[in-house]
Amino acid sequence: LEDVAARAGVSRALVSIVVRGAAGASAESRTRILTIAAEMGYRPDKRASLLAGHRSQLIGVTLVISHPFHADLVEGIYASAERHGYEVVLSAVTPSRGVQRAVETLLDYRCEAAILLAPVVSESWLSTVGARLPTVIVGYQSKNPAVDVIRAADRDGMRLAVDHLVGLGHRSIVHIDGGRGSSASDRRQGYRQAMRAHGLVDQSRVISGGPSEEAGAKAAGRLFDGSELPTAAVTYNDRCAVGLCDVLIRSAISVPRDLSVIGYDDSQIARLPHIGLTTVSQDASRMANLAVERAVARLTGSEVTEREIVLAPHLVIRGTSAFPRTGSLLRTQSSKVRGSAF
Amino acid sequence: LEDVAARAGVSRALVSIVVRGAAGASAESRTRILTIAAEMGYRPDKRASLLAGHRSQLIGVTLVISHPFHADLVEGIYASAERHGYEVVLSAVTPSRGVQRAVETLLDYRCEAAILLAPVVSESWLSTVGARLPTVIVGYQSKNPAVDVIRAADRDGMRLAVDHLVGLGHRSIVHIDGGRGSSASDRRQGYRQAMRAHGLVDQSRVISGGPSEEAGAKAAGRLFDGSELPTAAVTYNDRCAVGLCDVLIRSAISVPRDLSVIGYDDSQIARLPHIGLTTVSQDASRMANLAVERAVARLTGSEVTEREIVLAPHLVIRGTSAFPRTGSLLRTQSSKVRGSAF
DNA sequence: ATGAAAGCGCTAACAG
DNA sequence: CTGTTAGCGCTTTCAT
Repeated sequence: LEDVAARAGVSRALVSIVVRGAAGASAESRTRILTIAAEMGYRPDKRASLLAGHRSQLIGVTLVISHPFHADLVEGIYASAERHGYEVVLSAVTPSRGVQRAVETLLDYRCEAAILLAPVVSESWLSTVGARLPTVIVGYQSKNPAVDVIRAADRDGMRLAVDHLVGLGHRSIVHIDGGRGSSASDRRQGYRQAMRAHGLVDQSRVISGGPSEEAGAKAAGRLFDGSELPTAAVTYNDRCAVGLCDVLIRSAISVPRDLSVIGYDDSQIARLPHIGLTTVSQDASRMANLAVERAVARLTGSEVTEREIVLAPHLVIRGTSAFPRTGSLLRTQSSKVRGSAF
Repeated sequence: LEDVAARAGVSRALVSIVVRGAAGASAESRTRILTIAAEMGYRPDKRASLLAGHRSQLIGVTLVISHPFHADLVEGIYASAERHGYEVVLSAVTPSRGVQRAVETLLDYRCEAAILLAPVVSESWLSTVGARLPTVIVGYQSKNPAVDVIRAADRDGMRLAVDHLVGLGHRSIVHIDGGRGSSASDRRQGYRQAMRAHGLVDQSRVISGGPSEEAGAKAAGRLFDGSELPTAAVTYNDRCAVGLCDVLIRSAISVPRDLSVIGYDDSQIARLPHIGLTTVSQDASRMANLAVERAVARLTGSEVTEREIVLAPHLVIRGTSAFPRTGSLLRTQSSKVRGSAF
């Protein structure tokens, strides 16, 4: 900065004003200083500007690497944050690095707000975080008044999925659930409600699953516990659906001919042409944008009416849902499952 | 800091020494100050310590979120960096945020070294970066003397895969390649060399693929261009292999009974029980550790003998490779492929 | 072992 | 519009 100022024959303050695009410099000084800075390869020291500025203009984000839905969200967050004049600090949650640790890092950098994509275990801890800085959690539910929530209406999403299947003629529809967690229980409830609404309570069946391909694959095995295979399955998320499909297909059970499968998230994986998963879309980029806007609103003291923004999900119909085959598969036909490798 | 010092009745300097575990404080002062700091909920301001310290102790990492191999690497980098007393700054490469942009962020934070997981396009730009700070690229090859490289021996890895298949009795083995990029061309060469070594040059066939499931799925279609289906395929990476398998299985081509498939990376996805992909392992945690150690070595001025560390890959045999079926599939049998949905 | 003082590179009030 | 003056919260000599 000093060097640039010297070379341009002006004060450091002017250079500072110019490089960060603040008001108070003539257009000519501006271009001249900018040129000089550029040719000197000057880049402001983030640490110093962060420290000196009264505001850090930093939004912290916790995420799980390798989670396709988080990839979409982060992309959207970067874009939206930039539009609002904020920078993004990423903090990964890994098997050996918990959410708590991840958030501490964000705090240490004095992020002004936090957006949590990775699920948070403890509600009480969430209160502590929410009390320290504006916090918005994305994709998960929480009644915690200390944090904002951006999520899709999980119950409605499941209803869309079930309605679609019932509309196609399905009656025997199972749900592979997501285990613990607020969104998992919401989706489970949405499934139950939808089945009830269609008068299919007796057909209602929840199989314990989880958030990964592995969980979906394991759940496939439990599908054969009853005497008859259902004609359709709605799963907790896309990854779970993909795991399920993999096993089914390897077991010579055709999707969607023998069994329709619906995922949840409309993540990158669902969109792959050869997967073509029918799924419930949560519109990641919109959620990302809303999360950033909410964080900014809290920071600028804008009026916020509802703590929680619940988006209406919509169904993306692709290739894994179809009319049920007439007559459901008998258990005996599934005997191939066990022995089959891929 | 000031407050803690006041409360403990000591100077700020002493507190500083204690909280960051530096030498020069009695054990009693240490515990006492630490207790006070803890109960005051004191957390040092990262921005200030970064600025004041002559060293930032920061290692920057560029990565692609949703890339399973990167997830493994980042986990290892966090762990290794911590052991070496460094912190990690993540910078994501997304469709709308190039590597260049990602690295600039790292530079702005005055990271002392950079570890690039995301592939870098321009060699000349790489030289610029390498000249500015110790840079180590992981998983990709580069003859650029400005950067260090940690990678596995791609040619050897492909040889392992081909050897394994030949050992099982396969002769008609295709390679679904990774397109452009140094590691892709290395693996392609490794495949060709191995085929030649086994006297199978005339069976040698490379199908253009790519790094994603989608690419693998597309490549599956091209598999049927010849009159006969090969008995085995070695792919550019695990994601490509999974995409290929998906299509094959949906086309009633059993893996590995009709066709053996071998992936590359041993990423999380390959390890999923229902996938059980035979694959070439690059040992992510070891690569991560070596990358950090190399960065630290450069920073501490340790002697570095070889710019490039090439690890010996090893084969992880799971369920997608087996003996070839006697007599290969004829083209006619593949007619189901086109029409089949999932 | 502890305290005092001088910055790290920048921003943000102000006065000119 | 420009330059001057203080800090931001911490680290790091250097005395004590």
